[in-house]
Amino acid sequence: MTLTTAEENYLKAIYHLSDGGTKSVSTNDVAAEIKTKAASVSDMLRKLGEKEVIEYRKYYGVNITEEGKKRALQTIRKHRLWEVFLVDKLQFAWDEVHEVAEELEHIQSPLLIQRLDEFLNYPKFDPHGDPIPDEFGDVRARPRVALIEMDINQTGQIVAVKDSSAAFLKYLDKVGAYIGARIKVLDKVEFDGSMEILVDQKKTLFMSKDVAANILAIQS
Amino acid sequence: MTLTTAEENYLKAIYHLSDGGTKSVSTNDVAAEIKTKAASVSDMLRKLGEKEVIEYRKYYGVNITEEGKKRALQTIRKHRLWEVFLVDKLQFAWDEVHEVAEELEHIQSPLLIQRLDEFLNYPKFDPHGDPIPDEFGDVRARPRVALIEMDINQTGQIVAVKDSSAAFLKYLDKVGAYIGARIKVLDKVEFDGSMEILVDQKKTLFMSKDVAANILAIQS
DNA sequence: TCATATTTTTAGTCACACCTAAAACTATAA
DNA sequence: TTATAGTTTTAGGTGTGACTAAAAATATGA
Repeated sequence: MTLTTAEENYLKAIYHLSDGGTKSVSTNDVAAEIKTKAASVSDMLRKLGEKEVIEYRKYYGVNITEEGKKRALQTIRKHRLWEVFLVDKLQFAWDEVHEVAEELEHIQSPLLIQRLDEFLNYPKFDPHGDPIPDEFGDVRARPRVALIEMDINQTGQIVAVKDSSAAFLKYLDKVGAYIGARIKVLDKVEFDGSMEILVDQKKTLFMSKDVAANILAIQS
Repeated sequence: MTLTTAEENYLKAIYHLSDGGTKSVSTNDVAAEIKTKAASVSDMLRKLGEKEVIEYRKYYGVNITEEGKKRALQTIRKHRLWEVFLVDKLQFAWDEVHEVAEELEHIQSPLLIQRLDEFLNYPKFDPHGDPIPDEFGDVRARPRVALIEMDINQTGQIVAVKDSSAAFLKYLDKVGAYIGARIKVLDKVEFDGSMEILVDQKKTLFMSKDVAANILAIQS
C-alpha cells in the first residue's frame, strides 16, 4: 500500500501534532498545520482511516496507528537525511534547507536513501539537532532541556530549537549561536529571567527568557 | 509561468522526439513516448500551446518554441546532473539511475541545482555520455574521434561513419553496431591494428583497423 | 474520385486534492 | 436545560491529468 505525497504530508503532520503518537489530534489542528481547510482535512482523514494508518472517529479526532507511525518516521528520516546532505555537502545555511527537504522527502527509492545515509556517514542528528530515525524507525533520543532550565555555571551543548522559524534561526545565526555550540551559563537575572551565556569559551551572549526557552541543550 | 511535473515531462518528450526542436512531432509519437493515450496528449498539447512553449496546429503535430526549448533543456540539465550525483557520489550503477533521476529532476530549487553543479565540479557529461546543458541551455558538443584513435578501456558512443556506403552500413548492422551504440574499447591488437569492442555493455565485437578507422565516436 | 484506413480530436468520466457554503454535531455557560 | 458558540462533516464544485468511446479530420489506394 503506497501513500501519495499529500497523504505522506498529512501523516507527518499528525505524527508531529500527536507528539509521536501519544495524543489525539483534532481536525482543526491538522488544518492549521497543513495550512488547508477543515473540510479538506475531513476528506483526507477518511481516506487515511481506510488505509489504516490512522484511527478515525468522526468528531473525535484521530490517533495514529503503529503502521502510520512507521510510515511517518520513514518520511521524517528522509527529510532529515536530505537536510544533512544540503548543509554538509551543498553548503546550504541551516535556515535554507526546510522547503527543499520538504520536496526531496517524497522521492520514492529505498536504495537512494540507503546510499545517501551511507554517503553522509550514518548521521544521527539533522542540522537542527533533531534525531534521524533509523530504517526501522528507531530514534536515538538524547535528553534535552530548555536553556532556561539550566543552572548558573552549568555547561552543555546546543542541540535543537523549539521554534525553528526562519526568523528565529536567522536571529540565532546573527548573535553567533548555532546547533553544536558549547555553552556555559554565566548568569541568570532573576528580575526578567534573561540569561548570560558563554559560547565556545569566547563569546558572551545576552538573551531574553523567551529566547532561552526556545533553545534546547544537552548538559555535560 | 511555471510548469507542472506532467507538463515538464511532455515538454522533455517533445524536445527529444523533435531532435532538439528541428522536427515536428505527432500526437501519437508523444503518446507512445509518454506511455499514455492520444486523447490525453491532445488535451495536454492544447494547454502547452496556451502556455506558448509549443506551437500547436490541430491535426498537424507540434513544434517546440524557443521558450519551450529553454525549459526542456533546464529539465534535461537537472536530470543529468542528478545522474552524475547518483553514479559518482552514491555508487549507483549506470542502469539504475534513470527512474530516480526522473523524480529528482522535478525538484524546484535553482539554488539546489547551482550548488549540486558546483559539488559535482561542473560536469559536462552524464554517466551515459550525454552532454549536460549549462544554466543558459547551451550544450558543449563533443569532438568526434575515429574509433581507432581511442585507447583501451575508454568508453564512448558511436555517432557517425566516414564511409556511409550501403555495404559498410550493412556490415555494421550485421555485426550489431549502430549509430548511438555505447561502446568500450576492450583491446587493441598491435600486430594488425584490430580492435575488440564491447557494445551496449553486453556484446563483444572484433573489427579490423579499416573498419575501426571508418567509425566516429564521442568519448565519455 | 471516392471508399476506407489511420490519426487526431471531442465528449463525457473518474480519482485526487483542494475549495465554499451549509448542515450536523459537540462543548459551554447562563 | 437550553441557547449559542465552536468544531467538524457533508454536499456540491473546481482544476489537473488520466481514461474510453465516438466523431471528425486527414491520408491512402483502387
